[in-house]
Amino acid sequence: MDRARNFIPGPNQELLDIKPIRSLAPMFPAPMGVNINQSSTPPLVCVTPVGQFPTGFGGGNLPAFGSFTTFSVTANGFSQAGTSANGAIDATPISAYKTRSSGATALNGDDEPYSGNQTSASGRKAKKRSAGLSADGSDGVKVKRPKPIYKNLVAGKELAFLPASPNNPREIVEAVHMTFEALRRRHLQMDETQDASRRADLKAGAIMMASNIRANVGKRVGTAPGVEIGDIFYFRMELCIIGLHAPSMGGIDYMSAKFGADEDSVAICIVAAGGYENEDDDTDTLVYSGSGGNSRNTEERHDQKLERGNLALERSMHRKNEIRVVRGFKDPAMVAGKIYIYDGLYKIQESWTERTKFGVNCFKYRLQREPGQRDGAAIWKMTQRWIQDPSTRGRVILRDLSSGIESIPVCLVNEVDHEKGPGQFTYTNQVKYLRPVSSMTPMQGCGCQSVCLPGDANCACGQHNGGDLPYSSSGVLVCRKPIVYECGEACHCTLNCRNRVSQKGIRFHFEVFRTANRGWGLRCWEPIRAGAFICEYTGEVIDELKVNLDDSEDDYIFQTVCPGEKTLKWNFGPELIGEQSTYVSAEEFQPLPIKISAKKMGNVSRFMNHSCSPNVLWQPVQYNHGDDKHPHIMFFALNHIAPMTELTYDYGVVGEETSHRARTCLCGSLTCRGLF
DNA sequence: GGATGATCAGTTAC
DNA sequence: CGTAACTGATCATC
Repeated sequence: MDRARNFIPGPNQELLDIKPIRSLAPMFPAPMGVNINQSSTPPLVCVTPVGQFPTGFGGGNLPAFGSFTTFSVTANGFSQAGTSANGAIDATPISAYKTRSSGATALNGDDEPYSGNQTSASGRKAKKRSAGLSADGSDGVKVKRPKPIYKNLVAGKELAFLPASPNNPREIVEAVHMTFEALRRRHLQMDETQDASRRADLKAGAIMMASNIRANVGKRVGTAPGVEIGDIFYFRMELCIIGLHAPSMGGIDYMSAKFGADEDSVAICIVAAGGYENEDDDTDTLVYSGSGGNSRNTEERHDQKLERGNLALERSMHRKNEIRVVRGFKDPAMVAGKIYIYDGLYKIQESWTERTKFGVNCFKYRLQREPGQRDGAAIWKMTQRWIQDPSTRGRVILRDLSSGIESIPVCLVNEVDHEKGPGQFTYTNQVKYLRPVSSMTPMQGCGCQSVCLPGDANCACGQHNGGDLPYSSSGVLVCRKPIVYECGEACHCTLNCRNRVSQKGIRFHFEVFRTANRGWGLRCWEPIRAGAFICEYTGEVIDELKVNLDDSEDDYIFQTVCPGEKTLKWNFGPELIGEQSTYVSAEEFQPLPIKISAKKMGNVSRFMNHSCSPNVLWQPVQYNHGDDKHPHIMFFALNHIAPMTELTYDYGVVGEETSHRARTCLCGSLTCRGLF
């Protein structure tokens, strides 16, 4: 029920009484920040406007979204134990509050059960940070390209991508995460164009840090609000900016905490990614190796010492505090890639030392997963088994709903009731146009040999897409745009060209499953990266000619109705690095005439339900004809999607015209519009 | 030719 | 301020 319970230690343990650091006047002009309160109380979320802006930002002319009012929200509806409701707090980044005297952390009279007690003297650092955004324009942070990013921050646009009223931690974490990804994809695109160093993760991370666009700033024991078990990540920097695990490389995150009069160093989060010799056979226990012993720069190995993270783990074993665990696995989808899964809270049961094969001593800690938590890494293990051998998937009604039409079988399962399957329809992986494709305007192609390369000024397809190829080398959509032009038959490049993504069809193990209250739904065994292609909306193009009463009976029509903000704001990376906005507001949004019905025929996408907080977006794509009014409708992942998470997209905002067809929304999201 | 290892540049927070 | 650290991309090697 309450978060505070997470902090209640074992029977022998004193109550923790560290005071939160807040209600202090900011020492420095703080950069804009989103800050989930670091204490254990219900998350108080504030967005603080920047004290100073770079020159040139007049008061007028700000975009309509993202006004610069200070607001702070006291979260309602969150249960709270043992603490009185808090007033609004100032959301100046925690780093700005750090003081040299540890006593300063106890200034507050509240009875917070637990919070950070960072006594290290790093006010200096905070100052430096702020300088990055200050009016003098001196960039205190080194991010190489594009050069003066922070000068170009546009006031309104900084806030623009954030939720309109960020009063729930999940929304903030998602927004921060999404922004990081948008930045990372864009930086990767630029890096690939210039054949530069490919650490887009670090570049995106540095910008997020410098602009203080992050969640859960300030360390805390227990859950990180807004981060849910099963959430997946592809880079350590992601864990960093959402406040799940602060060290960018280190495996052990720890902090100093007060226990009555004592002060102790305790571990708060570990990343178990197989860096040391761990055997993780089952998903409820974990043997974690202590840190150190193998220097990165020298060959020499030495015994591990009981200091830093190791000491914190040792103390945590005695304090019996909960420790967040992130498990890292090799991502089969990438050559050299990892996937990180947040697996919830664990406690250390025992520790010992072991002699490694190099003959040095190493600490070992056995952690036990706290009972009663939903599955995290266990789902990953399960679905990986299914992918290797689909016959191990139980509760199957039909092995392949596509009858072999898709290269990967589409499973039909029901674990809820006794429905035997969806109504009759014909499975097709193609769109049936009113006119045959051959009679449509042909698309012009490029003359690239072999494959199209980013940055090639001679590539007609690159030009067609506005200069950059729309996908990164790993096949991920970088940015949402009116139309994406893939290479097609008219092009000289081969099928290996990176600009052929959605035309190659699905690449995931889909599962059509029975939902609790929304009929059939769609989900997937694989984890899906933000920007990855998911599927096309196939069916019959019915167009405006057939707008009639008969439509209201058709639940399977796709139209390019304006989606909600989450979808519209997917692109907001560019703004942060001073590039031109690609944002299209709901007012500016122009629907396309195309209308596809999947009632009689369709593919997996006809089972995708609506959500006001979707994880999938649609994107028009062209490749086999030149009729831009009737493009293919392709779906891409809006954020990283954990295995077995239902795939949903935003069916669009109800307009007057379509209101007679509006339905009550059951998406259950906190930002639900109620109808769709 | 796909897995594996060595190398290197790079970040955060202590 | 130097430095440790369960990174991540690339290139050589088997």
